[in-house]
Formats: sequence, structure tokens, C-alpha cells
Amino acid sequence: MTIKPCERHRQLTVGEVAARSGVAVSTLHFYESKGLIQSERNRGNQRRYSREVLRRVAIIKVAQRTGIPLSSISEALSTLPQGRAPTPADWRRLSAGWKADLDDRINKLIGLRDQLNSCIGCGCLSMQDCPLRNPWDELSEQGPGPHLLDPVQSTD
Amino acid sequence: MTIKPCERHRQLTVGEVAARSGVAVSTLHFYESKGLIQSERNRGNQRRYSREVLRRVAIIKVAQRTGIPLSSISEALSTLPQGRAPTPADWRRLSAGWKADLDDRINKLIGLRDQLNSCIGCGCLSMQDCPLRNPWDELSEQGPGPHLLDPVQSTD
DNA sequence: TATAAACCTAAAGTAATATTGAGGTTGAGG
DNA sequence: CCTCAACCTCAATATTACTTTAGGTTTATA
Repeated sequence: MTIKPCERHRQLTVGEVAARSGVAVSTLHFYESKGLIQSERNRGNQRRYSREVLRRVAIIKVAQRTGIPLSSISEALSTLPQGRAPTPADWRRLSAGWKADLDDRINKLIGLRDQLNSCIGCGCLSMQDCPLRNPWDELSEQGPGPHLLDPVQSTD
Repeated sequence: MTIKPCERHRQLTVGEVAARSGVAVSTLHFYESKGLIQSERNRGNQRRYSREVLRRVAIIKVAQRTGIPLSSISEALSTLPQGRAPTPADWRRLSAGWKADLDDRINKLIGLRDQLNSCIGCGCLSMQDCPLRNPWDELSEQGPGPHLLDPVQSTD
């Protein structure tokens, strides 16, 4: 074998990144347009990625699985050293924050399930009593809440 | 007091339903356009709702909290007796199905949290080992998966 | 070198879940 | 009766996360 540029330092094409990260080429373009990932260009204007991008995409996908919106992911990633591979410490910092969100969402859903269980049992969903009727603890709910003002509620 | 139409049988205006159910008037219009709720009209073409609609909206909101999309909710609601108040049995049937979905989603999230915990611990996110890097068990994921084909992975 | 696969950009399209706006009508209180 | 809040319809806009399309360029390979 002759001396050739070490394979493990070669930059990746967009197609290679897509194949290896499991996201579509168009998605990589999209992420780049949102500033979530970066690329360099070769002399023909084609994207060339360092292998670090694979980790970045992996982080993005994991965060998305936890329910974090891309905008927040972008924000979190922007605290990372630019262009340099994130360290384990970086990763711990990001994932710790996301874990808190995830815990929160899991707890909300478990609470909802408990309510659902008891309400399947009681068959109620009555305006007066049913905890499910109280939307105050809704996930990401804003704006004016319900006003259960009228005490006359027989037909409901 | 003179005899007047019993308050508890009076139909509700869209504004009243909005105030009491906690959703915007525009949302009620939207739900109606999607067939999730129905209304009658008075002689001036204004919507008039039976009190049953409050229960229906409550069901919609609960289902949404569990993560069910409106289209599925619509489908489920369409199995209900039209215009008549849903019975406890109806409610049990619907909520039992939704509970299964909810359990599923909770379990997926808990699995993810466990992975996240162990990966915060190990600080890895390494391409070779980290379970978080395996997106096969993603929530509602379709399309081509990742192809971790290349064994040369030192810089990642 | 010829061809096809892979790549490029910019704009438009998709789906879900609504909200907002324009322009006009109805209804309840004084 | 007058007025203003509440209502009406229909169309447009918003957001998130992408995908698709159109038209053109570059690169890899036979």
C-alpha cells in the first residue's frame, strides 16, 4: 500500500453523514441553516464535515427524543466550543439539563396516568369532582384557564 | 319568582363554552370545523351548545395531554353516540385505549431517561458503545435508519 | 471523456394545531 | 332605538420540523 491520506481524518460528504447518522441529506441542510451544525466547503462548493458532526447530530437526536424543541437544542449547542469536539464535561452539562426536563415530563405523564386510572375506575369525568377536569397542571399550557364558575351543573 | 326556562337546560353561547372549558372561541370554531364538537344555531346564526359539549371538550383536552393527536381523538369521539352525552362506559372505553398509548409513551421516556442517566455517568456518547446512539427505538420514527457501517471510528 | 450519481441553492409544500385579521351581523342593556 | 360587545365567515398567518421540487453543477467511475 502506498501512503495515502489517513482514512480516519478524511472529511465526510453530506451523503456519508446522512448515511451514518440516519438523517436525510435535506435534514442536514436544514440543521445547517438553523446553525445546529457547521460544514466547510471543498473547491466545488460541496459540504465537507468533520467527524465531530456525527456526535453533534447524535446529541440533537437524543435531545429531540426527550422532547426538547430544536430551538432549545440550538441554544444549548451554541454554548459548546465552536467546531471543536464536545468533551464529556460538555455532554454532562447539556444532558443534565435535558434530564431535568425529561424527568419533569415523565412525572407529568405519570400523574396524568394515575388520574386516568382512577377515573377509568370511577367512570366519572364529572365537572365537580374529576381531577382530570382540572387542566391547571397541563403540559406547556398558557393563557386563560377554565372558569368553573357556575354551580348549576346537573346536565353535565 | 315567575316560571322561566330552567337555567340548567339553557344552551350555551360560544363565549360561555370558551370561558367554562378554558379554550379560546377560535379553538371551538376550529374543533367544530374538524367535527370534534357540534353546535346548533339560533335564528341569528349564532352557535348554541348543549352542556354536553363541555364534557366533550374536557375529553379532548385530557386526550391531548396524553399526547394523542386530534385526528385520533376525532376518530375515537366519532364512535360516541351523536349529540348524546357520553356514558361512563363510553368514557371507560376511550380512556382505556388512551391509557395504553400513555403507558407506552411513559415507558419509552423512562427507558430514555435510564440511558441518559447512565450516559451522564459514563460521559461517553461514543459511537461504539453508547445506547443513546442507537436510534432504533425512537418515538414515532420512520424512514431509513442509521448505518454504522464504517468500522474506522477513532476520531468520533 | 462521457455519463450518472451526488451535490448545490432557493423556494414552495406538508402536517398539526391553532390564532389573527378583515369585514360584516346580531343581541342585550340603557 | 342606539350602541357596543359578542358573534359570524373566510382567508391568511404562525410554528415546528422537515421534505419536495426545479433547475443547475460537481465528482466519481467506466
